[in-house]
Amino acid sequence: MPELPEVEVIRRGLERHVIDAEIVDAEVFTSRSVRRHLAGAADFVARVRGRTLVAARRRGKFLWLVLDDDAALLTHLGMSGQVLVQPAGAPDEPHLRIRFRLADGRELRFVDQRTFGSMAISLGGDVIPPELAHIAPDPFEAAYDEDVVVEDLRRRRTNVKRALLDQSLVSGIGNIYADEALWEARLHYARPTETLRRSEAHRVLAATRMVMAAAMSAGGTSFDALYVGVDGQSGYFARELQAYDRVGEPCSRCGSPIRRDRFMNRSSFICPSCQPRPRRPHW
DNA sequence: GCTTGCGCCTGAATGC
DNA sequence: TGCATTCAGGCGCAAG
Repeated sequence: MPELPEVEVIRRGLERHVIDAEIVDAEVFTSRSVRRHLAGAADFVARVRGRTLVAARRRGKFLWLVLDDDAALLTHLGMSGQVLVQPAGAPDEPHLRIRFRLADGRELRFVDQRTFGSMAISLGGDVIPPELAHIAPDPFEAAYDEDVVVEDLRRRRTNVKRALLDQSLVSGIGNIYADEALWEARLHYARPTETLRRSEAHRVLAATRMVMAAAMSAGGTSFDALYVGVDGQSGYFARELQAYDRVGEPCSRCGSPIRRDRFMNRSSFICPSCQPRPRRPHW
């Protein structure tokens, strides 16, 4: 599942492989994959044809390739999106949604099994695209100010995991790294945000940075073929996960078996000893 | 204005 | 065996 570290690995791959490449043509096979491009698939193709890719940028889980006319190819991978750079003649993937033919014969491909991802042309240029105005800076941006996020977090009337997943508070965190950061910070997912001490809020935010930085250097987290880099290689951070997808395995801090709870209609993996459920009204 | 819940989607895994 | 159901979860939007 692509979260910030996986998207960053892909961004770096694109920076290495397709910057300065020219798009000579494109084909959209699934119109849903360009649903965020309101002018439609034909307009999408017309706007990339003949353009050269000049930069690869990212905020949170959003990725964009800046074009030489100052528009940008804005991409979100959703649950299963992949951006691949393939040599000429490589067979089409089963879920190939968009193909970009590059001048040197290679192809940039958007492959997406579940079609939660999408591409669009943003006219925003080489800054933050206007479509991303509601997305907060991620923990690796210069614009990120942890003190501001801590205060915002403590003003919320919700629980800490929902807040971490809210891209308008801090971006880039999905279910996997939320669980990992909460495990690291020894906080229960249902902890009310208004009861967080400043030190606890800083602790969990620092943990998101630490965990995602480690995941980036491992090439991201791959559970299956649904997440790969631009060259099709899997990341190997899954073996370093402490809580996520480790039901029944001993917590590396205390030995208690990791448990899986249903929370917010999704899985939450916790150590029941290190991350005890908060008791109301005080703890 | 802020918080919460649902629908979108496909394929693997599970249930009967 | 085969068909039906459940599950995975990021995002945008509607409802509360």
